[in-house]
Amino acid sequence: MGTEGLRERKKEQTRAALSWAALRLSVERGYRNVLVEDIAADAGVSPRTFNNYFASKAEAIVWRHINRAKAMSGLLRDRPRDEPLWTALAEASASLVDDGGVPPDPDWVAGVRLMLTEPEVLGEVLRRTVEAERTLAEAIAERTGMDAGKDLYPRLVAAALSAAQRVASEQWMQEGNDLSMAACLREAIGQLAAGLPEPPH
Amino acid sequence: MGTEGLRERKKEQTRAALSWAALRLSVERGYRNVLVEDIAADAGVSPRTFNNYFASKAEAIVWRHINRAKAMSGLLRDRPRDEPLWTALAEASASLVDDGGVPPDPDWVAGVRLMLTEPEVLGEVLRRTVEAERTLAEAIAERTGMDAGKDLYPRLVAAALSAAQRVASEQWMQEGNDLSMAACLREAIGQLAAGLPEPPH
DNA sequence: CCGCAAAGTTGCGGGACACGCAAGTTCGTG
DNA sequence: CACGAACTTGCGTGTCCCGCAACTTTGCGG
Repeated sequence: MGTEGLRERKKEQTRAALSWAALRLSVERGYRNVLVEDIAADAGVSPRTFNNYFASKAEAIVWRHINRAKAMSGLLRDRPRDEPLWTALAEASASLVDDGGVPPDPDWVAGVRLMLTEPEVLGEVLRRTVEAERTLAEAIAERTGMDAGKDLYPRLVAAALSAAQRVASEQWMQEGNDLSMAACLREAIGQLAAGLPEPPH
Repeated sequence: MGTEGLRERKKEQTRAALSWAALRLSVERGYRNVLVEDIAADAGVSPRTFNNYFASKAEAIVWRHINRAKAMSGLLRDRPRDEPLWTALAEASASLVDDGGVPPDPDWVAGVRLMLTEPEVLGEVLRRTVEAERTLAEAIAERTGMDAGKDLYPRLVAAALSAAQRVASEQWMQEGNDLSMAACLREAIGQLAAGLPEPPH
C-alpha cells in the first residue's frame, strides 16, 4: 500500500480536490462569487467537511502554491555544497517553475493572477509565505553555518528571496513580457545578489 | 479652519479613535477576544459605523502602521538627491522609528508584536504593505530615472526594503536584543545593499 | 438667522463564514 | 468478522460585513 495507508491517501485526495475546485471556480466566476458550498459540492463533500480541511476559502486556494514554496528548502539542500548560495537559491527557485520551454499552463497563470489580484487571497498567500520562510531560513542557516533562531542573515535572505519571487511573478504577468517565469526569477534574484546597485543615470 | 473643514477633521478623529481602540483592546485581551461591538463602544460610535470606516477588525488595527509606511515615499523624496539610493532608503526608514534614544513606547511594541503574531493581522499588514510598495516604487523610479510601471528595479527595491523592514522588526523584538529599532533597520538594509554576501565559514 | 441639500450615523436584516458538538458512517486491524 | 478509531455530516451558534432606508448633523447661501 501507499504512504500511510488508504485512509491517508484518500484524505490527501479530498484535500487536493477541494483546493483544486476552489481555485478553478474562483478563476471562472471570480473569488467573491464562489461559496464554500459550491466548492464542497464540486469536490463531492459536504460544506461542513470543507472546513475540516481548510479554515477558509483563501487557504484552500493557496494550498497548492504554498506546498510548492515549502519545497524550496529541500531543493536548496539538494544543490551542490560548493555552489555559491545565491546561485543555489536562484536555480532552486527556477527549477520550481521550469517547464523546459513548454508554454505555461493557462490555468496556472490564472491562479497566479488570482493570488496577486484578489486582496483576501493575496493576504493569505503572503502570510503563509512568511511562515514557509522559517523553514527556508533553517536550510540557509544550515548551509552557511549559522543559527536561524539568532542570526539575522538567514531570515533576511529568505525574506528577500520571497520578495524577489513575488516581484518576478508580477513582472512576468505583465502585458508585453516575453520572458519565461524562470528567466524573470533569475533576473530578479541576480539583481538582489548584486546588491540592487543603483544604475547610473 | 483646519484641513478641509470641521467635517473632515471629525471623521479623521473617529477613524483614529477606532483604530486606537482596536489596537488597545486587542493587546489587552487578545485579538480573538475582541468584538467589533467592543471597539465601536470604546470609540463611542455604533457597531454599524465601525464598518463605515474599516472593512475589518484587522484593517482598523493596521491602519496607523500603514499610514507610517506610506510616509516612506515622501521621506525618500526629502533626502538629498546626491545621496546614494540605499543610504537614503536606510535613513528614511530609520527616521520613521527613531526615538532619539528614548526607550520605545511599550504600547507600540505590543502593537508590533501583535502584527507579527496574530495571523489575521499579519495577513492584513503584509497585504497593505505590498500596496504601499507601489507608491514607494514610484518614488524610487523617480529618483533613478526609471519607470515603475515597466522596469523591474524600482519594485524589486521596494519589495526588498519591505522584507528587510519586517525581518528587522522581528530581530528587534527578539529576546536578548539590545539594539534599537533604527539600528536593526540600518543593519538589515545595509546587508541588503551589500548583496547579502555569504559569509565565509 | 434660517432652511435646505449634502454628508454622516444608526438600526435592521440578510448572506456568508467558521467552528463546536454529537450523531452516523466507513475503514482497517486484530 | 467484529470492534475501535477515524472520518463525515447536519445542526446550531456566534461573528462578521454590508446594503438599505430612515434619521440626524453640518455648513452654506440667501
